[in-house]
Amino acid sequence: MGITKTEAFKAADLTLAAYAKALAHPARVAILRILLERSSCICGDIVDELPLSQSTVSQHLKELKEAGLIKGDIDGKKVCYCIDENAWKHAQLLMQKMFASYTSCGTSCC
Amino acid sequence: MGITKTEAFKAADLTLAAYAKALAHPARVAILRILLERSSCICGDIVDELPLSQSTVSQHLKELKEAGLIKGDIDGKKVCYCIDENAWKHAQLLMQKMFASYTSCGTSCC
DNA sequence: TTCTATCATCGTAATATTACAATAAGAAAG
DNA sequence: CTTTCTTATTGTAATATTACGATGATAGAA
Repeated sequence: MGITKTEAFKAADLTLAAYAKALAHPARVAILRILLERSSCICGDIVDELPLSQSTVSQHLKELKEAGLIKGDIDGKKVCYCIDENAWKHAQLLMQKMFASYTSCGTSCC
Repeated sequence: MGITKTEAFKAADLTLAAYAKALAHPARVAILRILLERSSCICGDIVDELPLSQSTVSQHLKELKEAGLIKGDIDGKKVCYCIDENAWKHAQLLMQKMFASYTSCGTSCC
């Protein structure tokens, strides 16, 4: 139905899935890489670096903001974007824990 | 348009986004946790642990398989699922690199 | 005020996702 | 062969996502 049975899953799984969803589009990965590349905030010109229209980029930025991964502070005519440190480290921790919990399959079936 | 401008993005971003997409639903995260919990493969009964119908679970398993994160080997009447070690470690590496490349914002704007 | 630059939002169209019941496909049991 | 058990696939409906042009909103320049 295109609708997810949100209430049926564990909070930790929902949180991780939400972060993953934010990363689930190459444009958003590209935006994050642009923000990661510089140590300071970036004002505007994200649009110039992507092959997408201004409105589409703005929409992706909104999704990243709603996921909490980035912040956008108004600075006069422009908007200053940067990674949200807390959410970023939270997402990193959840991902790390998930991926690190793997141990090689003991059986011979695979 | 619901369609992604695939050709316009870097391969690394596409790969990371594809892995992230596989993790972008709580049911798939839950499935992966079930597989991670045991050191051996698990035959069937994933459906019993989730609040979803058999066909829906099967569809999620298919997506995880297509993303490469899991394998399913036929074992008589049942199917043996387990994490695909190579893809898992590849995804882990890409995620780790991405998250680790963050350094605190130097400026005062955020 | 008026113009311009920058970013957000709205409206819309195309496509994708999520979910389930029903059905199919395959292997083992009887 | 027929039945049963297990998983995959098909069909369908509801909702979500992706993308862009057009329009709004706001701040600074002229």
